[in-house]
Amino acid sequence: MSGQARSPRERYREQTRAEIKEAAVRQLAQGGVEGVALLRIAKGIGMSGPALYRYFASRDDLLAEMVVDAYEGLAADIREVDLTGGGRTALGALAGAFRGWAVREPHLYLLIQGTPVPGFRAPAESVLRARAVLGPFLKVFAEGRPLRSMDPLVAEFAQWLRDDADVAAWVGQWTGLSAEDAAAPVALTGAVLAWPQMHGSVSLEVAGHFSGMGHRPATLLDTQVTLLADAFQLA
Amino acid sequence: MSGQARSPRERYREQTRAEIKEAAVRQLAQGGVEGVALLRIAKGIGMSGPALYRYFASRDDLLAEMVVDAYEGLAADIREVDLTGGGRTALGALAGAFRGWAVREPHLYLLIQGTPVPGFRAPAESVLRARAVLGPFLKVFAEGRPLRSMDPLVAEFAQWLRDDADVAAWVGQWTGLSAEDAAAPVALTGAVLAWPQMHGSVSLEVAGHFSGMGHRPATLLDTQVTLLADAFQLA
DNA sequence: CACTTCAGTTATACCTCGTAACGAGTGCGA
DNA sequence: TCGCACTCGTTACGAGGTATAACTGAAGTG
Repeated sequence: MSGQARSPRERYREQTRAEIKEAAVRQLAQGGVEGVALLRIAKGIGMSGPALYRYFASRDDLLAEMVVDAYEGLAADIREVDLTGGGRTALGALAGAFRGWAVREPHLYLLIQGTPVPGFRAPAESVLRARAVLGPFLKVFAEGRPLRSMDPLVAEFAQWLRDDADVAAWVGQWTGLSAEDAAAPVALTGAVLAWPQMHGSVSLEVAGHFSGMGHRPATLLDTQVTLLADAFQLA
Repeated sequence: MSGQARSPRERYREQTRAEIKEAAVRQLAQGGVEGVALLRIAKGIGMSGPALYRYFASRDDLLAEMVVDAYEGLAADIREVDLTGGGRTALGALAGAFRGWAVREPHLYLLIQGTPVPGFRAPAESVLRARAVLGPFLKVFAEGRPLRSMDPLVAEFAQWLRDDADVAAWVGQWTGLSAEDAAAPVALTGAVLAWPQMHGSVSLEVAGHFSGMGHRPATLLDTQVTLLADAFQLA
């Protein structure tokens, strides 16, 4: 995926960077974002503090890369879902993969979808990765026939599709639809709506807000997804 | 609201505590949770560092109290919503109040619903406050007649209602229903389902994940609420 | 009026990020 | 093959954070 190592130095550098990120993820898992400390990481690897600054400009830099990696991991899981058959079955499978990844890597999910760091930054790369996650949803919702109550939202997204060529290209890439196609805004609406729908229950579950409540989080997510499928009359 | 100040010392103490929390909220607003530093707060008030430890056992302690206060503020806004008429109108008003508070105090919303701090704690008091927020939703959904697709979730909440007397009491307090009443689990399901439904779009909006997207967050929330109202066939 | 209690101070220990200045090894071109 | 440059990693340091300890002064209490 990344460019092949040109020099042995490059190779070593890349390997060390990976090792650092690995240790950072491990620390993230126990201690949250606040627990990710360069000094601790260095000690774990066997290096002394400031050495890490040869590999990452700052702690925020490291975290930013971890965000991108996490998005990539989630997108990879989503990408592997089998969409043949389409309809609500495919949607359920996508949502299940989404939640599955989040439950398996709760700290990573909180890192990318949780509270933004202090002076929150929106690295363009993250937006691209987020779109990679939602892409497969576009495919599913392209076949949707939304209820009347969806009209206002569909209208807004149709407008966006007209104004933003990047988004139009993104939708086209996953559905083959052009921006003028009537199904394009429908696909976009469905995919974007699926996001808060899933995030709602998954983030509360992962953050532990459901602890002590007498329901299975998976049932809750399934129910939310069903609402969505109904609204788009998916097969 | 709090007990009357017995001695002038008590009065002064209470006042100082409030002043500290005020400054903390101000710092939270600009700089996020990480920006809340006792030293900075002390400097702002005109005290010197360790003095604050007379009023709060630790930084986490201060944050915990801020969480409780924030829940109380949100609950107060929700409590003021006019529910006469009921049905989807009332539900929409509740959701609007929920989002209104979050948008007005984004840092506070992220504080209470965002990523839990390092070794996340679940103070019992927070649970009570969260229930105060969802209480009015119970009232609205008590009139609901859920679609068949809601059955699995309703069944799980019915079980919870049977197992947990506290929850049964909470539902009873807001609806007048007993745990055996068929409408009780329905009300509970609706209210609890409304939570992730609203949290999904509101948290993404507040965290800035919708920036650059061509839709009005309010429309998105309205759409999600409509899905929910449909599922419970609210009037 | 003496005595206790509490607010607030400075000093200190420890941890974090991040920079600076310095040594040591590697790899590359002449 | 030799030497230079580049990069890696080290220690030293400063700023800023949490939290404790020990001390001072002033308020409230009998």
